[in-house]
Amino acid sequence: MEDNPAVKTVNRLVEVLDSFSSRRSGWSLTELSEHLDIPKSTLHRFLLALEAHGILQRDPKDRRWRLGYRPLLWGRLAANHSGLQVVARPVMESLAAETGETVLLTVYQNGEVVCIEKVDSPHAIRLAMDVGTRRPPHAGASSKVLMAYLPPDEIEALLQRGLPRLCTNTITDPQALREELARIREQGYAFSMEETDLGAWGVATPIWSPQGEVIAAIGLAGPTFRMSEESVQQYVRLCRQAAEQISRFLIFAHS
Amino acid sequence: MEDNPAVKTVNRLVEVLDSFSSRRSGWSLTELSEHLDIPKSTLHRFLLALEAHGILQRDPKDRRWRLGYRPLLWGRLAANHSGLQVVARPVMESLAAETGETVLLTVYQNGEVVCIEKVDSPHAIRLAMDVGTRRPPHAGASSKVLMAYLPPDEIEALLQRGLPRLCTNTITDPQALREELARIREQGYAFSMEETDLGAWGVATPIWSPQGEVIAAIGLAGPTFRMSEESVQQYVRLCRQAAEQISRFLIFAHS
DNA sequence: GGGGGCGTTCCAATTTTTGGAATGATAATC
DNA sequence: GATTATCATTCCAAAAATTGGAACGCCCCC
Repeated sequence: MEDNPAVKTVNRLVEVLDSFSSRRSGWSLTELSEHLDIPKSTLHRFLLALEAHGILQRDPKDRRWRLGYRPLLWGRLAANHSGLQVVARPVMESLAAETGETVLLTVYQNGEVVCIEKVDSPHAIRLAMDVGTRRPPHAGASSKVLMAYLPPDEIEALLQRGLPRLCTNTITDPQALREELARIREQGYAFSMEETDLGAWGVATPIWSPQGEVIAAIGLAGPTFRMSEESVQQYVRLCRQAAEQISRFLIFAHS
Repeated sequence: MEDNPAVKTVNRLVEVLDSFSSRRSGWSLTELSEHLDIPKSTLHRFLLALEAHGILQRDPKDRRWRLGYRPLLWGRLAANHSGLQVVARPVMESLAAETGETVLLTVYQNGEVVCIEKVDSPHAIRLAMDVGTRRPPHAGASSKVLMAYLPPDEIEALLQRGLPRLCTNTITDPQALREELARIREQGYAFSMEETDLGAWGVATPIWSPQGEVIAAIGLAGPTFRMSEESVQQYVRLCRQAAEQISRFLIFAHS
């Protein structure tokens, strides 16, 4: 997947840890071996190494592998160090309260867009996206915003890679997407309607670092039946305010 | 440190991530290279690999390495999956409220005792221990409790390894510690007074899994001037209640 | 404009990881 | 209680990955 100076073991570690999700908290050796297509002996050795460091642990009850205590420590540290999440959370909460829609915080990572924080809409019918979910960078408001502010050559590389259709309105033509990204940079926000999921819309604005780089996007998304022309404009305004507020906090956060 | 089928890259990963702490959130390549005594070229390649997965990131401002977003995701998942922390937190909070002293949740891991959760005493003068702190298993109430319930051969191995003196009352004689551990198993709790830090005392009780294994310890600790014979007995009772409550919750937690 | 610090790249030597096959352990079935 | 599956664990020669010294490039400061 990478042309980087990949260290295979790190890739493997990520594969293993990423096998755990909110829907899947335990794996037996055999299951995981099949899931990742790694021979059991190899995987077994590897899992023991992870266990020795508390990265994984075996549930004494069913002898399945679970996440250990160490990811907890790392996560807590990371949360303390990255001002972003900490700062963003309260802002996201009030944005969700004001709008009644789901609020998403996303970052661009290596050809993908990852959701790193969310606050759910109180409505039963809402956009539900788990923290950790990855999306291609060309579809959806948050994705497009993040893509729009990448370095030009990286944008071109992504365009070269192809633009698979995910939903009815996914932009699949490179030139159309180039123009859309230019429009986003000009307007300072992105809008999407059924680009990734049927019946869903979204808006998103960039979050700027104190150094003037786009480091994340804050997005608002929901079902189309709760959307109207006016509410979109309103939502864009609120989203932009939230993004600005977060950016401003970041200036104070670090040193 | 291990006789396990160690995978070197995993050891290295843990070394690198453990270099980050609440007191140290950023490292330059050179600093980290010296800190860990790894050649720069090797470390550089490795850090790039971690960056490619979002495990680390470079702060655009000072170009130092920081923890990335991915540990956050892992930490969040681990928190959801391990009933322990989630269940223990409210119990710990009320224990801290009742006693006014710092409450610690610890686990045994590979020859060390690690603090995985804490609730601070409201007093200005209090025992302050960061989550993630490691301690040797022979000194301090929580440590002794966890050691007491290890398999006999593991206890012996730890005794063989030596019992360095950490403070005035550290038990450094193997036979004395054997007897102390037996007493702890009999009484069901551990007490310590200036075994790890001057002016500090602690009590701790084991937390049992539904499978009848000791999986963690809950401890209470503070400055000696706020301690008395009676309060200790009281604290032991409260600690034990808290541990039992947590154990009981655990039965319900998993499936 | 040259010295020093820091980050990055390269590649042959070296070390680690690999994984098929054999062996234990445990649960399920007859 | 013997027999058969299923899953976990160990072993070691072959294969693949990592290593790290050395050289290069960049930027800042004197």
